[in-house]
Amino acid sequence: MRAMQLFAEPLRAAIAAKFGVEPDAIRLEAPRDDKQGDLALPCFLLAKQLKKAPPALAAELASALAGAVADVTAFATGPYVNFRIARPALARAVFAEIAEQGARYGGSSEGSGRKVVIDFSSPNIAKPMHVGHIRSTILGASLMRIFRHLGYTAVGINHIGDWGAQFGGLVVAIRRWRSEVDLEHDPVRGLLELYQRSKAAVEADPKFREESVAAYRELESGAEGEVRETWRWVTQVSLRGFDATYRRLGIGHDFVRGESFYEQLLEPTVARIQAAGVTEISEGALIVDLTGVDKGLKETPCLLRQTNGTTLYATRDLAALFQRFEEFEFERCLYVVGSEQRLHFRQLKAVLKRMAIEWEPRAEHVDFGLLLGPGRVKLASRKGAVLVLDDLIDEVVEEARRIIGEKNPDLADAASVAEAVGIGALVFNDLKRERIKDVVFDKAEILSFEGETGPYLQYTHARLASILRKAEANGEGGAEPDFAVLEGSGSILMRLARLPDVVRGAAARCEPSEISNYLLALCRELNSWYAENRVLGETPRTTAARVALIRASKSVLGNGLGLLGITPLEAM
RNA sequence: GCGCCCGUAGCUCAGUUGGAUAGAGCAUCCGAUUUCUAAUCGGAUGGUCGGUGGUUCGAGUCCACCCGGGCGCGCCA
Repeated sequence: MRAMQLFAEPLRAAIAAKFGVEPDAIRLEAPRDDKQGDLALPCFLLAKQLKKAPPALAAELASALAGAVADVTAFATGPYVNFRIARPALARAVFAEIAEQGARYGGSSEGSGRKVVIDFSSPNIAKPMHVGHIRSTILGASLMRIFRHLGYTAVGINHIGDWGAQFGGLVVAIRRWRSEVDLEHDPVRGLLELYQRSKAAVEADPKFREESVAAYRELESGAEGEVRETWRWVTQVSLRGFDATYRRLGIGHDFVRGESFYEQLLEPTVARIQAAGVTEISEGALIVDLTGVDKGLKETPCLLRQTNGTTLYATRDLAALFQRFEEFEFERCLYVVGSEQRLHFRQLKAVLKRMAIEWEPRAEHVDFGLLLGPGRVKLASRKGAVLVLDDLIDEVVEEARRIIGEKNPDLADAASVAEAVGIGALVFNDLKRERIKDVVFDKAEILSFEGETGPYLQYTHARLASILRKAEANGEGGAEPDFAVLEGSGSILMRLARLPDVVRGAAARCEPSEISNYLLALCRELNSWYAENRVLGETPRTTAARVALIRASKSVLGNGLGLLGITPLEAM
């Protein structure tokens, strides 16, 4: 039983009994200002039904409910009945639940036996990951953790861009110029250079173009030989590079399936859609007309096959979607992809609707805003200087190292702490706002470790850890706690009790920022509390109560950080 | 032109199914460290919630229209 429900359930039952309605019809909300109470019942609707003035009804209810539920007091404030849970009882219930569930607190088993497929990160081979990949990667990884915390089987898929005509050009570039670049020490950077040269050569040199078309044709044919071998090598070194970055971020996928994986499924997919009778030929291309599905899609049919017979992006994604449903029978299939691809995913879903596929609502586009460069211009990845993700990580970690040297030069294990702090700053920067918001890439903001940042959360955690260490060393905190001293700590207790609801909401809306904002609020409250309340060296019963609060808070904060992909630190 | 998204303090953002005086961080100014980590805390300054109507006992939140910004719109992915 959740700690809060221990009080809220009987309260709702008592209110419902007064009116002879179902307890589910009674909605208790959290007052905006926690000084007003822990739970509130607005009386507007009931007052209307009973033809009474809301404040009068509130007053009447407050006195009627006095003593109805143990440890809960009721009082009327204007048109509201506010309820306040006695701090000792609240503390006991909340601490017990957190201690009992430990690392599982905030989660549940509601997802047991249910499967969520999450498609995220999805870089292209032959190029290093750059800052443009960071949002999908970090959001997707956090969603994986959130769903797993709720007991779901989360299947992470990395849909690598490893197929397309451009790889014909790359193979030819490698064939011609491999001795001119360094493919030994840093093959991915070498490949990037060749990739860019091949792009230019395809434009400028007809002979090069001819050769690359031939190479791509050979690749598509599936024939073994130099072309396929080269492509395989490119894939391999690229994945090795990605893996190193993922490891640093503590991220992993269950399946790495490039676009090439679905090559064999394209023709059967087209056949399946045709068999459903929803295709037609328009201007020489095979399309699915979507006018009837959605007025907004009338000018934009889904193209399955070009005039020249080859398939397209949408065809590949449909093939992948069908394959995933057959393999996983997912309850939800999430595509963590930028919002500029909204139309694409609307089209995919519209095709499913036209085919009368009942599981169509299970496919969801988890979209996020653009990553913009300085001046709010779109950060172009094609041209010229892209900021390589590993370089950015290095830079942030280096800044963390510098600050540690300044603030805590004696810190043991400074290197690994710097790594965790730097990555924490980077990760939180991407998870702190609603995902649909555009993000202006601002290095100064990422390098700032003050205010609403990952390091702020980690710092709070480290201070809590430090208190617990000292309590342990002093042998303090073991007395019978006097929870009456937590009288002024109600907002923290209520906050701690709320984590399970926050995690569930974050999963329902695929919005890790809800956890971020929860943790920021918790840390603000904890830091304020810390400035006013001393834990160690008080009377044994006071210290015991405060140690219990610190222990529960550290546990909750640690769990929350873990869900975001930020390392909770014991010291920093 | 059509479709979708966004618009809350100088800047970056919170604001759960409509509810009680609209909240943070950054920046600016003032203040706090002989005591549990000052990557912190307290205070001050800062708002016609883009605009106009509408629904409602009640609208930042819902509806309509308008304004501003962005993304997308058949043979790329």
